[in-house]
Amino acid sequence: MTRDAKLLRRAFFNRDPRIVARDLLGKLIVRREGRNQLAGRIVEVEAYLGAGDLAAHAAAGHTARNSVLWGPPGHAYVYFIYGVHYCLNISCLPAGAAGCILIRALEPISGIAEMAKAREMSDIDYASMRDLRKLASGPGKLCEALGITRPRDNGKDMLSPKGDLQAMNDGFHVDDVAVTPRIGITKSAEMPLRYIISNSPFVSRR
DNA sequence: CAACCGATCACCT
DNA sequence: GGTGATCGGTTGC
Repeated sequence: MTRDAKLLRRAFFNRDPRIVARDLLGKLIVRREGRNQLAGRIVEVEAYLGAGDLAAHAAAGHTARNSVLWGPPGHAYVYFIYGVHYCLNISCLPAGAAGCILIRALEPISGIAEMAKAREMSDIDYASMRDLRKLASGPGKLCEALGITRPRDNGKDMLSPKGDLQAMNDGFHVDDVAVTPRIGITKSAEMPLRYIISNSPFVSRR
């Protein structure tokens, strides 16, 4: 299913987070677990603009927690939220600038049984859109589905050929994109920086 | 060392 | 579409 996919290039992430966010729709997040390959197509993201964006973790300045954001582009920034969930971001912009993209929802593509197990969903109906939607239609859910945690994955280069967490392009074309305000934030909440594939049933909400 | 609080989720109506 | 549960990391004393 994802055998023809290619790793995204460094230059892809070395751009304004708003441009990267839009271009990331339709790309793949791939997790390799031994002989298993789990993959999901990105259907929803949010752009975080760096130190000047009050909703961004980077607004706190350079700290131990958010250190990855100031590093080179294309790296995983994974943080823990609400004492329960992890969220996956990919760093943008050159080293020294702290933009990132929050991956908010995936359409499950391969490794669906493994994802269901990781989400502790038993007797999943593979023909049920309702069940498939539950796998990765939110930032916390997709991390659980792909086994993404801060101790394991924070700081990983997602563009490394041997990596176990990668951002890839399989040539899928996205035509209809909708832009809305970001979800769950209080500061700078009005800016339209959430990007979704308009007709995807796998987004967190419409 | 204690208090605070959040880039969410699941379940309810 | 509203709301309560939840708890480790971060921050400030």
